[in-house]
Amino acid sequence: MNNVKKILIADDEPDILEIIQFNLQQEGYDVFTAKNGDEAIEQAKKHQPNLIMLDIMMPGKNGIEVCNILRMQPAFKETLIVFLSALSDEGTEIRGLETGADDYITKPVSPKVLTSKVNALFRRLNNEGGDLLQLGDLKIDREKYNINYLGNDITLARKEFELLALLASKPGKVFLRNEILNQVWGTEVIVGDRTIDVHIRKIRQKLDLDCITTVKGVGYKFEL
Amino acid sequence: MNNVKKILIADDEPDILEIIQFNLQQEGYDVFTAKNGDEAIEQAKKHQPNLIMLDIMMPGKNGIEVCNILRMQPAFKETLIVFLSALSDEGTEIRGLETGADDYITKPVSPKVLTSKVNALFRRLNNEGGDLLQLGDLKIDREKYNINYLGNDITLARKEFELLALLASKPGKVFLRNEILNQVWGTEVIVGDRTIDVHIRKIRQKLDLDCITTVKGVGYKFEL
DNA sequence: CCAACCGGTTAACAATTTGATAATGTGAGA
DNA sequence: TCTCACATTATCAAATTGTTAACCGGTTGG
Repeated sequence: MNNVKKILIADDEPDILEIIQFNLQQEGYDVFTAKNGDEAIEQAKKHQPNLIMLDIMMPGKNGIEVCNILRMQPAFKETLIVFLSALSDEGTEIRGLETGADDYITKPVSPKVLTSKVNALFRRLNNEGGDLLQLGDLKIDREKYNINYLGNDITLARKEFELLALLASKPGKVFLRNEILNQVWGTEVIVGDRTIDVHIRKIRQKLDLDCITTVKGVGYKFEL
Repeated sequence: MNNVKKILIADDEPDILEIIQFNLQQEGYDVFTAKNGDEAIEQAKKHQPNLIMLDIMMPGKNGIEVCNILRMQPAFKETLIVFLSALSDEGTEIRGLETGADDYITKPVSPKVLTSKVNALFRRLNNEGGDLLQLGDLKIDREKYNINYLGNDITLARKEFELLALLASKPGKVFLRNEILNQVWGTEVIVGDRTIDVHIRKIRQKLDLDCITTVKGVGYKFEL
């Protein structure tokens, strides 16, 4: 999978943008930037970042507005959102957090502390998945890249594995085709629509278990 | 899973302890306290709190030590841990976060901001549920794209699902035909009036439940 | 070096489902 | 009774997915 975490930073001060970007890139993150609220929304939709860092005061839409807009869309329900602001105003901080943000960091903040906070947020998000998924008789070991059903090991190719692992990470949830493309193929690559179907078919073939359901016009979901 | 969340606070200053405890209790949390590190560990084992708030400087074991000890035990792998410290020392903050804490809050902090932060942490942890509408015996799960009535899953096509989800999002409210067209079909597409009727019919058919009322000359509404 | 193979992608076509519309039926109220 | 708004049904076109085979670049093994 595209295991590198993507972070989007929105701030109207180029210096700050650059410092943060540099530090997070050092830490191994894939960093995108935006200079204002509207650009932030645009970039967010384009790259589907795992974390979005929003300055509160920006030209055009401010951070809180951006957060509101994004949180309304299903695609960003799960995305980590952090405010970064020079305003230490209590009201703003509370409003920010109640908008659905995961943290509110007051500037100035040392780059190291910032990266630590980011790491801490991702740490928790990752732990939700776990390295080994056990679903009934089906075991998915992300670390060993290995699938086991009723004691038999099943060999899946990389994309097949990642696709199955994604679907199985939230049993029952319907993954939109877009979501699947973003998660398994990344936002850069562009592949045809049939590609997903073909991989789904191969998975269904190799696991004789009938566990992937098609939801027409929407996407696919994993269910025992 | 909607139990009352339990929070353990460890601080050696009784005043702070009391203020925080009061405010979190107001917010509906179940709060326990500890005056030092050892007591914190003891209380943690006893109550299995969902969140532990640790002062860094405490007599006996300090907060970071406590965090380390707890994180080593499987029972506290998932527990939210937050440091609360008067030390704004950068090194300490980084060390705290790298110990596996979820946040590091610098004192002094207003009680309201503190509760907001706590709420934000729980919000994410809770998010297992996703968006699920529960209306009597009818459950509408947007994430799973799934309708369940009296334990039976009902399959609706996309437009049918979206239409029902819209009506059910505000039970009792009458949705004008125009509203429905805009929400479900979008402003671009133009479809005839009868189209809505037909979809309504299909929904009524599949759910034998009689929950969609026609308001002649106005629109439709959802009611149990 | 070449052949066979593998994973990923795409094209082409079949199969299926969905959605929109037209035609017609129904019932309440003027 | 007549009309209007909605209900119902059938039908057809369009959208969506399933399936198969073929292509291509990269890798492996003889």
